[in-house]
Amino acid sequence: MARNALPKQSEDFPSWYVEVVKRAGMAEHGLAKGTMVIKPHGYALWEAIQKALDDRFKATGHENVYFPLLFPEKLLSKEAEHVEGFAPQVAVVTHGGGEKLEEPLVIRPTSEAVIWSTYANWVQSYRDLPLLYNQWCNVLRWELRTRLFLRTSEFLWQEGHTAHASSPEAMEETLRMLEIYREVCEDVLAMPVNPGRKSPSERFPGAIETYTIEALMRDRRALQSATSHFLGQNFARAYDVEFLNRDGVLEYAWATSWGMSTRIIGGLIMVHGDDSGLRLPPKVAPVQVVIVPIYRSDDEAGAVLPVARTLSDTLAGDGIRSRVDDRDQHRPGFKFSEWELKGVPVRIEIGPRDVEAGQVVVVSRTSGTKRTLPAGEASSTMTSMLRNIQQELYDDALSFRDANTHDAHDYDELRAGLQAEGGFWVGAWCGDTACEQRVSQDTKATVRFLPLEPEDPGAACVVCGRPGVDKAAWARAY
RNA sequence: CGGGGCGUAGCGCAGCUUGGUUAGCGCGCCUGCUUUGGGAGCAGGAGGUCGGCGGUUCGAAUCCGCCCGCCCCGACCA
Repeated sequence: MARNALPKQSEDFPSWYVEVVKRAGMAEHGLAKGTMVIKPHGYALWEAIQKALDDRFKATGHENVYFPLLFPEKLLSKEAEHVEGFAPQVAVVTHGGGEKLEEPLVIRPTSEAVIWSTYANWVQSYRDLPLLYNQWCNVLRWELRTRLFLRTSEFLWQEGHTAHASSPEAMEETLRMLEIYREVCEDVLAMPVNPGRKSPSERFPGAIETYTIEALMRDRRALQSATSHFLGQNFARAYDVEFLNRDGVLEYAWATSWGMSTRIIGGLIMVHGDDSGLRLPPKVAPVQVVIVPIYRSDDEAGAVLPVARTLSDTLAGDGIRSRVDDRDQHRPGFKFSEWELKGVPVRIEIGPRDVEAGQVVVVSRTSGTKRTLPAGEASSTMTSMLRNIQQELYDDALSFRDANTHDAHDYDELRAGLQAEGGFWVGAWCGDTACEQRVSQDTKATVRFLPLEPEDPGAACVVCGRPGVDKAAWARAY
């Protein structure tokens, strides 16, 4: 029966995650500690995510650029909070060409420093603004504890870095990009997310305000899925990016930066996956429909395979990514399990009986039930079926998120809820870091986000009882 | 950096306490036959510097020392 079954999510979620990532062919560990080899099935997902984001970046006027992996160490230290925030995680190159370098180079943990140093040369006038640039690249942050996709020393991401002539314009950009992240997560990845601001202690080092979208995993832990930062004039001041405004007055440029990383793949796995493995949203699934031919003899293979291949071609003509699994070394049952593990949204089975009867058997990854369709309708049915699966995944995740989002009215409720149930717990907060730290120490949960439009923020702080200034959503996080 | 554990075939492990033939098992891999609608069976086969260096010994996967690497828990983090 179920040989090589995965660990059950309900019994051992961390093991389930590791096993799914490995067995589904997503990724494995690299040779150096904390590094990751992204395998074809994982990289194809990343490519789909890249495309969804990049199309939207372009549509909102951004262009792609590339800045160097290495830059002089002293650049980092120009922005005080920035260097303090990243110093423990930066890798430094001290030798090259067999000799000690006179000036050490850092491997980028993020590119504000090198980019703003360069922007200084690009900006003289308000006519040079805005600069709306993005780059796709890798970054390196020394990590103590790593998990595939969720936290590795090296990871892939995009980082947008924009410069503006005014504060409102930069703020508008910050929120525009947050909205794009929300849209990609919800509409493309079928992942419901909560947009919000970060508390000061969770802010990006050097930012005035950090915005986030937070998703809830199926083990009721939160995942920061993307961030967008309003950097004010901090980086312009540190890297000397000044321009003459319309009034002929020198002014520092206003900045934003925003990023989403391969971490989102870990989120995708943990939001949708079930005990059989991955469940991929059709919009990003590298294979949307897998066709498994079934036959015993060479004669039957001769009858079945051409039908399978013709159907695959027809689907391709309709813009559907399909694949015939004609591997001879595995029997159908093995293939069913494997493609379920890999999260393919739809499986079509075609055997001798089906060819005879002019039909196919269709199975959805979300419902798992088998349906028999006339062969001629298979292609026309697929588009709506994939759309339904996309919607079902979103609806499932949304109802799970909502069922695990609670109001906390006092500290006992907050603490007990975070410890016993998990999920998001929302309550008024006075804004004092001391209250924030107390919750973290008691429950290991952190403020994940401050809702953009809080209801009744003036209620008593759930920790200390003083008047609140914000609402905070707490959760244990990855 | 503190605490715990591990390194033996591609993967997962046994063997080590009490040194002694050609170092084993499961999965996977290769070949053949039978199979194929929910993770196939049988037969044959390939695959190892036992993490590294040094020591003890007639003899070391096994005992001793040093080193390297990895994993888990904690302090930092997208």
